[in-house]
Amino acid sequence: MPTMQDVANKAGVTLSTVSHALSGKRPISEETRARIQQAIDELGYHPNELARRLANKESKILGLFFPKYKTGLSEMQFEFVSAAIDAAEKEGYAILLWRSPKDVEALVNLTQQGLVDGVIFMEVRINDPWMIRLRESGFPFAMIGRTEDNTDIGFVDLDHTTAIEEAFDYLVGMGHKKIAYINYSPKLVNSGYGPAVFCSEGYQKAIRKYDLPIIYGECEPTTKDAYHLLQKLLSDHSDLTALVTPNEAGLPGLYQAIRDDGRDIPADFSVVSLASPLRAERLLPTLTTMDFPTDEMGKVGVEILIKFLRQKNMAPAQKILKSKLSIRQSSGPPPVK
Amino acid sequence: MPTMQDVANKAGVTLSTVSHALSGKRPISEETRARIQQAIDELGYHPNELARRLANKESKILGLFFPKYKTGLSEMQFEFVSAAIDAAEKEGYAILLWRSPKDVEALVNLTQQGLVDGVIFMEVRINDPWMIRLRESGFPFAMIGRTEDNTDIGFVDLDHTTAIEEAFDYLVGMGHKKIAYINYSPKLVNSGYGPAVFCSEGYQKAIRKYDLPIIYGECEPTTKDAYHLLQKLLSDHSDLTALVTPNEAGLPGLYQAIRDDGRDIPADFSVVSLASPLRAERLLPTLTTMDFPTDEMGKVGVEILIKFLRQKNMAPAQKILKSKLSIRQSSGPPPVK
DNA sequence: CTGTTAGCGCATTCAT
DNA sequence: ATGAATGCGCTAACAG
Repeated sequence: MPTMQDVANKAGVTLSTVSHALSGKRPISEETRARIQQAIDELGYHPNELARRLANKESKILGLFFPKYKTGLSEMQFEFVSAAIDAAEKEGYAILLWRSPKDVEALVNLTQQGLVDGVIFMEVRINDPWMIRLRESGFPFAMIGRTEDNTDIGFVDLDHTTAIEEAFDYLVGMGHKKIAYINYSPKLVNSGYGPAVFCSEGYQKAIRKYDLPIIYGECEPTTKDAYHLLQKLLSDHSDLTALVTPNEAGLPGLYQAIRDDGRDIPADFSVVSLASPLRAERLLPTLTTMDFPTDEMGKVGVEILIKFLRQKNMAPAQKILKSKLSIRQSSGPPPVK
Repeated sequence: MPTMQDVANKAGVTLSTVSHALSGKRPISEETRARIQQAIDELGYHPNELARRLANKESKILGLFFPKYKTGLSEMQFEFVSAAIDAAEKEGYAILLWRSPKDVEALVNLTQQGLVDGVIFMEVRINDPWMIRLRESGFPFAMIGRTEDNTDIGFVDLDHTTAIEEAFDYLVGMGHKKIAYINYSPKLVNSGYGPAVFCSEGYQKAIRKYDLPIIYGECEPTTKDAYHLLQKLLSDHSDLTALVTPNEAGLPGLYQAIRDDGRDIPADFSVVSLASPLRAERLLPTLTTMDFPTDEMGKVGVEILIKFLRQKNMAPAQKILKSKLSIRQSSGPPPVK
């Protein structure tokens, strides 16, 4: 690998001239610039990024903690990551993948290595001591999601509460009276998983607003669990005509339970889920959703972090995105008896 | 951020002593080692990884080109990535995500930056000029998948041919006579997408071996396309009792077409797909698969690359994994007429 | 067992 | 417009 010094020698100039020619940070005569360029071409020179970043005291790398693959939860995170790469690349950053470390101190150590300029978190819980500790350390980071106290922490999240509420608005508006709500798994609900908490609030609001009967269940992100849960709800409430869920992982099971109960979607039963549009199109009938803007969230999360990196004096941005209703084939008015 | 020099000063020793104490590359007396450790603790010192890697002439980072999210193709790649992270981390490497560059030269440039020690590719085509060019450049890389001429290129791939053949072995063994084969999309087939090519070979072998009628279709990785394709095949061949496909993205559509044709899975119709077990469990009825060992492939791909990095004189390893049959609820004997 | 010194490859502040 | 010199933070060969 040729170095900058090699280029300088070949072009008959000094190291610093080459450096400045490359960065454009000071005027270089056309003639020497040409000689330098020629030397670069002939040698096939490429700046060593490790050295450049060391000298710059900036790695231009963002760390991202990649959750273990667990059925259900992860498809959306895949979309986050995908969008995050694009957004980062646009700003000259790359994304480095890490597994979540064992404990908080290991996390802090990772950040102190100087390998990444900032980190991004997904899957944060409403009460997440890790985030508190990291804020305390002063290391720049941003969350896709949010905690209870987000003081001085940049994040992008979805307004889950309103999303669920609007799903009910829609179904009630269509004339549905008995609507089930299928939440995330007990484990997620109890651990304070943000979306589970906020979605539940939306459900509470809706049942109060419309004085709806509580037809509620929590289910694992598996087809089987979803199937059995809805089967039970359907047998307990034969007048059920619709359901709302943020737990998209169970959807195939929910669909199947409805069919096996002899009902047709959407003629006899309507389904509305909080989900990524990509997922919605892959089901049959296509799923009516409160859109989960995964692309936007991944993108904005990275942008918030990078903006903060550029002007550390400013407080990091915090954005709560709205979900919008996308009507597809899985929903319609309730059946007329 | 305290530096190694700060630690040395505080401990009353030289920089090099601290360095060696940390690396353990030469004996240090217990006493000074203790003083150094104390200084480290008091200062909260962490080695700067950028500097360390520059001096070592090794970034300990692996680049991975992350495909744009396209419905269907990507769920498995998500599992590749997940497994790759674990395997890399175990060997002290991290994974850096990049989008595929515009052209081959941009790719070569990226590798010459010294930011990554090697790169991993997914989604390689059977005839991929990029891989040829990269081999030519001498930069270390490995493929998850393979091309036509893999001389001196490390890779891990699946024996797709045998997988499809064995799917037919299984169904024929159960007594099925009319079996449809649903391939990847025309675009993938025609572009020489490895899995499409090798799976087709398996299909050819099977129809010859068992003298089966050709009931064949190519379909986009979408629910709708799969639905319409199978609907047509079912109306053209009312005696169809089973299907084999490597194109798991269309599965929900295939299931639906079968149901809408008034058939039950597996009583009236059997389905076998080449797919990741994770995906298989999420369908209902659970899917009989020729297992796609995504975890193993992601892991082995990284291991092959790292092993090569360690001993560059050896030729890189090349592994073709076998798929194994996992019988689940979607398949059984053909209906008795 | 410890210290001295010279890199790793590039950025940048002084000079001229 | 160009050059010389110093530093980024760490490793490692050489010396004692």
